[in-house]
Amino acid sequence: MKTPAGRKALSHERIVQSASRVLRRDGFTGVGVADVMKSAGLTHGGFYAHFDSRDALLAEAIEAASLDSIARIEAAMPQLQAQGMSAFRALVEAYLSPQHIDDCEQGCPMPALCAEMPRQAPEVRGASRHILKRMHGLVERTLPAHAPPAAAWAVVGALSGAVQLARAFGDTDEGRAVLAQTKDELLARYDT
Amino acid sequence: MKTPAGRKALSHERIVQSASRVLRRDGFTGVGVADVMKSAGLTHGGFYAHFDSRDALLAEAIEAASLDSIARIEAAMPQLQAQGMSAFRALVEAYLSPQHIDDCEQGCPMPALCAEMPRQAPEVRGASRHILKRMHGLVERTLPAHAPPAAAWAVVGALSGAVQLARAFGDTDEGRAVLAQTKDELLARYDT
DNA sequence: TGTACATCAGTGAACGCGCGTTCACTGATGTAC
DNA sequence: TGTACATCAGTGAACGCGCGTTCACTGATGTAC
Repeated sequence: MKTPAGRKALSHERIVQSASRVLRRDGFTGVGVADVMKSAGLTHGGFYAHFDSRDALLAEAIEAASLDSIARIEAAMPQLQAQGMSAFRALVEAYLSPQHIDDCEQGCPMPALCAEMPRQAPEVRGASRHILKRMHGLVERTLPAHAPPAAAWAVVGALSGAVQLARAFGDTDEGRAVLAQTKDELLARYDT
Repeated sequence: MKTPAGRKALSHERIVQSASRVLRRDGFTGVGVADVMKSAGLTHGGFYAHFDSRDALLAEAIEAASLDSIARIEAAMPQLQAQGMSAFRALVEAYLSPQHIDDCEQGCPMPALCAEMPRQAPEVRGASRHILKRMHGLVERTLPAHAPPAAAWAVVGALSGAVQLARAFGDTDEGRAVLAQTKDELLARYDT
């Protein structure tokens, strides 16, 4: 053994991180074993020393993407709150920001993946549901106290749907309208 | 020529209808030339007498799916309105109904496809945007007069996102919660 | 300390398979005279 | 009306390609004595 976090563990981590980026940009279908290995600086032959199957990689990768994304959002919120926003407004502004629309590789895997989830292997589908539940938890913790406690899933769906629509329209009037209108409506209903 | 709507035109129509069902169930990636031809009762070799490319089929198929879906929703609404619902409530109930979650082959292509749209060829992406605009128009026409006129995109995103989440969770507590909470919140805000 | 051996991570060629696409051909239908 | 020909829709074999997966091998690192 080289180090406690040995050479193999470091490679493994690079593969998973690389896959978690491709996953968020191109969906489950877009993740190819050879491409991911190449962008981790390895050749495809070594893949099965790290994972039982492509699905096993997908399961690890979405878990990594999920943790990464939640951490990024929670890291962005305090800055916005320091400008006087409520926690809920900070969440909405962060999630529906132009950066989050453009930089899907580092964004939330939910809008990128949820349409494909029903078609995935049980292993992958199970891991995928974690991001949905984590986003639900985040919204639930962030919703103002006076908001209906059972509104969290509606907000999660609205956020995910709006990000997808904005990405589908790209940099157009419709794309901007989707973001602006969704922000306005969510804040009008829940942010006092 | 056999008839005005000749044999070839009938085959073409069968191919497009078959593709429009697969498209809504399995996404753009799930549409295979050979499979679609087979389920239209033909062999794959004849495909390119009907379409220039697979993308040309996708463009026609999503247009067909879009028209079919809007027509189905508009056909379902009067029955619900006859039970005393407002037009808006009828739309929400139809879109978030268990049938629409389960029967995705005949459902709205928006939740099935919008995450994949940014990765499609321009031809396909252009045709795909039609369903988004048609849904926006339907919501706009249906929103109560007192609702904010610029709320339609927020509603479209919420509907699409909720359908995806419900399908991702399947027949579970979370799946049911997504539908119930989204209905409740949309109606609470816009249906008086 | 040095040498021999074992282990380990990664390489690169090869596999079977399914895909989108092409093409020479067939058989049925319609047209010309 | 009948025969010969042209057109048309569809067939099925074949193509190149990229995919997930396997495997014999290499070269470096760590261990035993």
